Amino acid sequence: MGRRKIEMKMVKDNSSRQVTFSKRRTGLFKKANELATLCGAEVAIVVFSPGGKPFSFGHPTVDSVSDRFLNQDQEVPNVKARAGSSKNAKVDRLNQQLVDVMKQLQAEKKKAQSLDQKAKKAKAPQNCQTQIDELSLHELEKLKGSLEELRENAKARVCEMEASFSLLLLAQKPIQEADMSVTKKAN
Amino acid sequence: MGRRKIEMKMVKDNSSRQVTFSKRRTGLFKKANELATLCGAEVAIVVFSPGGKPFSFGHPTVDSVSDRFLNQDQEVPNVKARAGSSKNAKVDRLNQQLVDVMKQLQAEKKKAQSLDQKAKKAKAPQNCQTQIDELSLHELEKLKGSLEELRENAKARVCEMEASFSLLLLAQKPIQEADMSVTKKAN
DNA sequence: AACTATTTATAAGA
DNA sequence: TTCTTATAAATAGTT
Repeated sequence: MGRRKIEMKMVKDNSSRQVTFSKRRTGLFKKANELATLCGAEVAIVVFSPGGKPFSFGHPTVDSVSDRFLNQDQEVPNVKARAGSSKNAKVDRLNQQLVDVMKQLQAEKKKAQSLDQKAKKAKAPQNCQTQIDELSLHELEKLKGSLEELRENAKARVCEMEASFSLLLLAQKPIQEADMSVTKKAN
Repeated sequence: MGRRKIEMKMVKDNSSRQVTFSKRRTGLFKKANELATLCGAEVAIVVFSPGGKPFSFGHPTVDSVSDRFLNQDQEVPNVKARAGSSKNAKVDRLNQQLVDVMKQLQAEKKKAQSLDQKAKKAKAPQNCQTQIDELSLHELEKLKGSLEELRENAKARVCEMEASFSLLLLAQKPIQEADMSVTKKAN
């Protein structure tokens, strides 16, 4: 899809391969997001770049999807296996928190986009000088409003995220303990 | 991408949604395969259709990729010890990531504030109509630039956070994963 | 990081 | 479901 059709073989040039990876990974994640959005499907993707760097996409999260996948039709075979699934209510809580925060981020994303659109509209009235007075002022006002709104949002979000992170960090230590206990149970 | 452009919202009609899912899942897997082939990347995808049916794609294999993802820097002394230590390394990395992200959020905070100040300044030159042309336009340009920059930042941040979250979740998950693998290997 | 010429993906329709 | 076709999107090569 581009200036030329390419062979479906490993790109030799190291630099080009990295560029191709970068572009296509973005495209893949976008497609995945569209699939999830349009169809209400759950999607999880994990990718390792040629350099070995990990990337992931998940809707609602990589975790929830892989969890569902792994536990698909696996109903309490025995106590040990159960130790894993019944495990921590902590993880469940955290998952819920994460999903919530991600929703907020999505909302923020949309707002950022609409702000950008406003900015683009605002740039338009450059041509007709006679209208500049009113138009630019008008746009200026709108922009100011948007910015103030954004500022408020950002503040609120930062606070929420800080809270979430604190909880997460706190929750992580207990998890290690939980892991130990699970290991023990697995014995 | 077809006869008409469609809104990025859940397809209402059940039948259409199923068709869309089918087509797009195929497309997504094809893209994933191309990414793996062209770049030598490892890719794993898990998808649940709106009807709850699971589909997966993996190169070389879903298992191998998710394994690598879950045990990112693991050596394999013995399976049980592995679960705990891999987690420690991950938690450290994740904590670092979280700190980084929080720094970004702080930076964002400052930017939002400065943007707000700019907006206020931009509002000032309402009095002198002769200067409005240039001033307002000038401010408009600056604002637009700021907004675009902000938008990019927001995007990037969202991506990073999503990645962090995914990793975080995975770091928690190995509890289960490791447990599973132990069970399997033990058999 | 942006920009186009092209190739692909795909929404509708059959 | 599978095929066709008009269009929207993705992206290879380039700057």
